[in-house]
Amino acid sequence: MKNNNFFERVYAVVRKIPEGYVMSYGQVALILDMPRAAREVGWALSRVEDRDMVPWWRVVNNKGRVSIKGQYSAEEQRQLLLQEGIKVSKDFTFEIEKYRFNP
DNA sequence: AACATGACGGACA
DNA sequence: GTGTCCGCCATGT
Repeated sequence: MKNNNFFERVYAVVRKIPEGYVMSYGQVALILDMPRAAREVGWALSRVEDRDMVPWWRVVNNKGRVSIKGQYSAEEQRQLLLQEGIKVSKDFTFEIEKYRFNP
């Protein structure tokens, strides 16, 4: 299956995350049969063009923390998660095990 | 081809 | 819980 880009596969998985839940980059990578490619998932999400088509904000690191670098985007993600009922602290951390989506 | 980068994860102190 | 290190792997230069 090499027709689809790595991006497309990542987006396909991310789009399945229901509102109010999150997945770690590692989880997404695992579903793509690339258990060690978590970093690439983050890389792919950072290049999402249709930001309204892919719920990129529902993907966080495995520690339960918003790991976007840019302060602006990080705060944006925090707000989006808050809107879905996920209580993200001001330091961008939250109880991931309480919201983790397990397919 | 080689080297650097990155929205990471896991192991360890 | 926090910080540092090292391993992964697609891309970009």
